[in-house]
Amino acid sequence: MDDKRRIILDAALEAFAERGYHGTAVPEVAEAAGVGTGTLYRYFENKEALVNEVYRDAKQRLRAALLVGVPDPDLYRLDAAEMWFAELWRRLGTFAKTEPDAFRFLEMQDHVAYLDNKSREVELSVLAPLWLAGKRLRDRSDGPSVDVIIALLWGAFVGLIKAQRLGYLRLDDKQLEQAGAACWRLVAPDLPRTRGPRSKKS
Amino acid sequence: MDDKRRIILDAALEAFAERGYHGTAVPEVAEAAGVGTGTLYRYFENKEALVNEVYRDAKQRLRAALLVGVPDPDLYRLDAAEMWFAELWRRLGTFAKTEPDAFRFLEMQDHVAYLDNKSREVELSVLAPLWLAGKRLRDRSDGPSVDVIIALLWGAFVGLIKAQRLGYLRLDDKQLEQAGAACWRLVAPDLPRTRGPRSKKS
DNA sequence: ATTTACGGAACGAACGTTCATTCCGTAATT
DNA sequence: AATTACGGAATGAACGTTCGTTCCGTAAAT
Repeated sequence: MDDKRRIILDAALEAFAERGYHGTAVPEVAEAAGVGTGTLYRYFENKEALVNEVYRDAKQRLRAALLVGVPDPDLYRLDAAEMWFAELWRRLGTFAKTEPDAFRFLEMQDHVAYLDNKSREVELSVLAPLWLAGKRLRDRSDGPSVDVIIALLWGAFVGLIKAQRLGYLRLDDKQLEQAGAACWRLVAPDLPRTRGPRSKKS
Repeated sequence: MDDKRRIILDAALEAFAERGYHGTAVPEVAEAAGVGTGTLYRYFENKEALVNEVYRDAKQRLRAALLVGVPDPDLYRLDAAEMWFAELWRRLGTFAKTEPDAFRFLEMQDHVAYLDNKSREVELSVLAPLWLAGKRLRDRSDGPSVDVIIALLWGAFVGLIKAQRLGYLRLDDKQLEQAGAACWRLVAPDLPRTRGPRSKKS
């Protein structure tokens, strides 16, 4: 049984998402996974290694959910870019809905303190493609830089899901889509409009 | 000396903001405050009471920074509403800059588990005025509901500050203002205009 | 004016508990 | 028969909290 590792990872994700890293006891995780405490330590060197693997596992699933099979947006067509964004937004919504623990864990905690370099690499592997795509879309526009736009959009989505989890609002698919459309306005007005290739940045 | 209470609250805020509730040991807080551990327990019944007071204290400072002296936005003038929003955004920025620990603590943690009812009331006392103002501005518009808009805007700002703290971007005043302007676009297109029916996106 | 008595504020060692981790007897696998 | 996997009691460190004591400003007594 090597899926014991998987079971422990899942149980740990749920516990960490609910109570945070420091708020979760290792024997708790073991019990939730239905294994002995000692067994857990056969699969993970220590608590920190466990949380790092949980983090990478969740982050990689997020990356897959977001990016697998998504083409690069067309640089010169605003409506294509909008559809690209809508697709990402929809995928985010699906991920948050189908893997609420993973989403909550990834976004609600302050991981920096215990993440190792390997985990940070995985973090960047999600961000980099988005950043590049955004760069291609917005590089020559006025207004906030790509970094700022990404931070705003990402934060907006996180805020939306968090508000739902805390009971401040309820979200159906339509409202989620409307929210995405509203967020697109945050990007769009600065984009170079559709009229074919442009000369290079001066 | 009753400012000893104040000193402990400040030290606790810093520690909680940095390492979280469960990641912070009470004697640590006492030492940072320059008092004996036992002394801390003269001012706060236990760790949970301490974190609740820290939370309320920080939240009330946020409320003051945001709302004191801010008039209600003019319901029928789009540019007035925009200036009202810009003012709030600027105040948020000032708060995040001058009280980074308070902002971080309030937004980065998942408090629900240990907050008592009194703290939740304070939480609402910040949200309610914003919600009401937003309601007055947007009630008759299409697009996302007020709750959704507030969640998006709040999340966007939090995301921006978090990205800065994590080193993904650097923010000067100008970029912060641009970000605010971009976020305003998230609200504005749905607002009922000064004259005639609402604008609609097709 | 000096000394003594008092009381609350402050301290930090000590307590019981809980945590992360290890150890070892047993069960499963080869 | 030998090896590997497993569970959960055992261990020591760290935690939240308590408690006996000290400290110190003020008031009473001399």
